[in-house]
Amino acid sequence: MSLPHAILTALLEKPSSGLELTRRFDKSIGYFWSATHQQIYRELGKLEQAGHIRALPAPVPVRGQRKEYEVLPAGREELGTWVARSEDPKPMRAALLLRMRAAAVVGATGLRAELTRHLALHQEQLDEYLTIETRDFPPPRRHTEPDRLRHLVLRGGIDMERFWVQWLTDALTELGPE
Amino acid sequence: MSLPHAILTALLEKPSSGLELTRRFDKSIGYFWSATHQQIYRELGKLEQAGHIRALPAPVPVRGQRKEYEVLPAGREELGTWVARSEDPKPMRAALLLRMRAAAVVGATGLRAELTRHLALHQEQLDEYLTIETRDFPPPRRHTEPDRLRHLVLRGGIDMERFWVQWLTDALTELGPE
DNA sequence: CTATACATGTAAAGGGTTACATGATTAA
DNA sequence: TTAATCATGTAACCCTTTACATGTATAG
Repeated sequence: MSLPHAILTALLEKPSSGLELTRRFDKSIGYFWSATHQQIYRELGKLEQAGHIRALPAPVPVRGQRKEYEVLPAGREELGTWVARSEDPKPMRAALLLRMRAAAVVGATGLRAELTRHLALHQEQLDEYLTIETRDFPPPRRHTEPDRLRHLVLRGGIDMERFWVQWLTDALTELGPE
Repeated sequence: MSLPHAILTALLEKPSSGLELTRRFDKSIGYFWSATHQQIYRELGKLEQAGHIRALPAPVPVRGQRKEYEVLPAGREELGTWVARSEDPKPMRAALLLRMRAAAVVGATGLRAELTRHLALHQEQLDEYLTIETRDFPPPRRHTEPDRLRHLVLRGGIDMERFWVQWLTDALTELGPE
């Protein structure tokens, strides 16, 4: 039940339309939660029905017309409750590790190529996050708590990508050139 | 579509019943793919129908009676094909990071406690993996490829937990004592 | 004989993914 | 005026999660 709260957070940061939200999920929110536009539209509908958000008044609501949402007090309260909630970490799901374990049983055909490909993808993602860090959190750090929290979240994404880059590099070294 | 292949791998390592598989998923397979017994029974049914596995002949098949499965040649072939397949890494889903980002907006009530709790859980998991490593991959390493692959998979789990322990420790330091 | 653990399963609800449908706006 | 792009939405399918149902074997 995290998607609605991801949306509430995003809307509190800045009122947006469904498509704008989708784009922000592809970018900044994407490094810890992803969603497609279909999910987002469905969830926006539910949140509106629940009275947690509302569409900004439009002259005539028409399909295909941009619709901007903002969070209502009830929505902010709901988010506050959710933040204080306790939830166990879910085990990770890494198909690549599964493939590697299967490869130990049926043979590692093509595995090195796949590892190399993933290494490049994670390196690329890491570089992107580092660019964001340089841009949004330059050295003379502000010390407000919200800023520190946002920076910590980004560092989570960064360190996660570093983990993959490191592990994939080690794996390729250990497995050697075919 | 990874669960059936996780099951095929597990069954190739050792023919098992549904409940045994569930236990193995809770343990060794769990550090990169998890599944409940309901999922596993359903998937065993599908795999049997597809002709990828078969139940070992039982005198009289009765509900509540243990049923052991083994992989058929078609199943092994399917797994081989899947291993060679290419698949992009999925973005991570970490509700805790989402909570932290929400906390930057609505306030970090109770966040430190939750971080501390997660730190303990991840530290525990890390210790467990390290115990497994000591037991299953002792220093004089064998050099067969399957062994190296299995060890790499375990190290993936280990390094992932190390990432969390490190990040949570940093976060708690940075946020300070309330 | 009763409680407990073992073992297999069914049902329903929710979330995520993919494919498709449709209208509005803008640039060539 | 046509094509591309922006924008919102529906539908179907699959996977995961949670709750429940049922039967077998065993220990006290």
